[in-house]
Amino acid sequence: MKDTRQEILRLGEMFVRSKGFNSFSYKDISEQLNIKNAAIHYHFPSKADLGVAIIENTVAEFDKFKKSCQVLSPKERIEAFINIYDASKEKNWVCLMGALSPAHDTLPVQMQVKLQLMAKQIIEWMCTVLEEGRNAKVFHFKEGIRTQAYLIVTSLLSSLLIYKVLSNDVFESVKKGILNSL
Amino acid sequence: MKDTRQEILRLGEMFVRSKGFNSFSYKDISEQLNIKNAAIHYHFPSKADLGVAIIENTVAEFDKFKKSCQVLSPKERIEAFINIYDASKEKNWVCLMGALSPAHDTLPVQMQVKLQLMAKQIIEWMCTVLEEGRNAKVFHFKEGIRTQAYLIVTSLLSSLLIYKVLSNDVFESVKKGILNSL
DNA sequence: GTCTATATTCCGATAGAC
DNA sequence: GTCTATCGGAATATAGAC
Repeated sequence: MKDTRQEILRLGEMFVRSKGFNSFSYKDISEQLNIKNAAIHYHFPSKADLGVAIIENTVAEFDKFKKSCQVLSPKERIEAFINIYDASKEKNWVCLMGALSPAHDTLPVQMQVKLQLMAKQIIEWMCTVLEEGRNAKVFHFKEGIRTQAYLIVTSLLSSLLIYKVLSNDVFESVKKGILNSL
Repeated sequence: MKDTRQEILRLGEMFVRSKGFNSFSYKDISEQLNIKNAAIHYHFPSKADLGVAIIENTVAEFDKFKKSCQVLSPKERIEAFINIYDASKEKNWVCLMGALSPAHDTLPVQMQVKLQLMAKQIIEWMCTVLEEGRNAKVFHFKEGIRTQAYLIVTSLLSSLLIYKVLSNDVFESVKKGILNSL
């Protein structure tokens, strides 16, 4: 195995986003890697450690995304952001926030803290993009910037949840609605 | 105890919507009622039975809501619908769809089926209200009716999830955005 | 309807050998 | 780093007494 720790993180994220944090076990991961339960504990002593690492990993990915977007126009950045959710939808995953927030009260405190930081970073980024687009007269939404950011992020998040239940065009419909609202 | 079955249902819904279906146990319920684990199994032999009953109960409540709304204007009906989420927010609960959909793949099939029916009923109702309001020239939203319905339902659902993480004004903000979009 | 008691399974976690 | 072995605890569920 090249990098077991990385593989554990990858599978952990997969299970969190398709089953939920309290609905997968170290055994689920170890079986996929053909190793034993105890080997996971070497890399992540407690499940809370794994959970924190998964959130940190997602935040790091989002940082990379932000940098890769810097050259794009506001409109293109919004589209790139929507594409992240589109890719999740194709795998029938929900986003990390959608997976963790309903069971927020059951999460280890360190995970709650990291999750809050992640939420703030995503919303802040969305606000800056919206403000830039409005200042450049390419966006003409009527709402305040923060409200518009909430409307976009919330509808994308839920569209992945509803898609799991209905397997219909909810995501495409929401995507169209968001782009038309700008 | 007047009606144990009803109390179990009430507590079950509370736990599902504040912890998630896979994060509460029969013991959680029995302790609150000062009865034993086994007594719950008398009323709901398996946890799947309880889960199905909780969804059916919510659908029945929504039916009552629909009837109580029939005399109201489209605008008032939307506001009444939003008030349901407002009440959830005050209890720091998420809606049943937000609680169950992320762990959809782990749910008993009977629950998946009931959940799908519930989702369709809510969206259908929202579509009829939006259509009526548009025909009466009191709504002027630009999107198709189905898209507008999705935007409203998804943003309300997620606002409860985000509120659990951030405990901020996300719900009020989304509410204002929805009402302004009509 | 609720109880005691128990069967079964699973999970998170640790100790110690290799 | 991964293994075997195991502990302690919790969860779903059932049998049978009251």
